Amino acid sequence: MGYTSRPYTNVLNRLKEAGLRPTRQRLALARLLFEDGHRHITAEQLHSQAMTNNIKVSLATVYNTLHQFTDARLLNEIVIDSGRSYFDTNTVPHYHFYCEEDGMLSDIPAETVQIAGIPNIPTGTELASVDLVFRLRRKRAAQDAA
Amino acid sequence: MGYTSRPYTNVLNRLKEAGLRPTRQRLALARLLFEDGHRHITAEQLHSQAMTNNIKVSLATVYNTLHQFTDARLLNEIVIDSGRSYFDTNTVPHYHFYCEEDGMLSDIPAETVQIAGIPNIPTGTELASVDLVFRLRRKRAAQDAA
DNA sequence: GTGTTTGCAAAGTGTTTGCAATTTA
DNA sequence: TAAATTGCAAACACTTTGCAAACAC
Repeated sequence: MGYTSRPYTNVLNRLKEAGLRPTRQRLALARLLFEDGHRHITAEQLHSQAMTNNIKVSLATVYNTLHQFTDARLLNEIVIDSGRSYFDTNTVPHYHFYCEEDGMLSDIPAETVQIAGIPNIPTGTELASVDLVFRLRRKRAAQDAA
Repeated sequence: MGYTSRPYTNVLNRLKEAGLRPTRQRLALARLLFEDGHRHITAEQLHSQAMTNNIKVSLATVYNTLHQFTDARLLNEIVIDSGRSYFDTNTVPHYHFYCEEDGMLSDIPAETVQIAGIPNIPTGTELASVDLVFRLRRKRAAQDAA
């Protein structure tokens, strides 16, 4: 906490610029997503956060909205887990730490890591993105005996 | 047809060494998986390949077998796509090219790529794996006008 | 024989879709 | 008012599970 939120009108403008009508649901979801620092969130999580905040919105609309925002480049979808989609409010290229055991997912700025020796891209294709995930596991205690 | 298979006994021994009873289904699936070079495959794909080869095995058993093989380190599960699990017969650390449009998935040997500047691993955790995927898209024609 | 494995069908999870009602511009 | 958006419930795709029958040792 303690960071400055962008004013409401920015969220409204972001929607307008993306060509999305600023409906009550989209505005409310956008505020949850963008006015609180960078976030990694699933549809279910965003939906229950909306419920908690007394925002009436259906899960289907949350899914639709997340995809519309992704298409409009307001969000990035990250593949971390088969069976669940995560959306990242950080749309600048960067990498991740992920600990499956506790669901922890955190950003690593792209400039922190250098990737060298990328092989030639197959003919007829171009690079869409570089996904780099450091998968973590909880360290066992020293006197491990399992 | 027509490829050189490793002798049947190798597959049988791999199962035995993994502590898995060499049942008809497990042997047949292991032969499909391991006797034909490195493969990336989903449960559905392996199941239909089994059907094609007149191997009677249920989809549930294919799922169970893939997970048992993964637990036994005979396979590696790779996260490439939310909503579908891929299994890789290459269990040595390595990276991937992936083109979503055509489902193309290919290996990049670990020694080809150098990753430098890995940040400190969060306290209490250790690195389980490094997942690096170069996501590709089909290149648009030169006279692109979209 | 005894414990393991299988197959089926049912249940579960996360996600998408069809469509009438509502809202926006 | 016309077009876009929403919500619901049903449909979906993929995966897991419960349990009786079949199998391996």
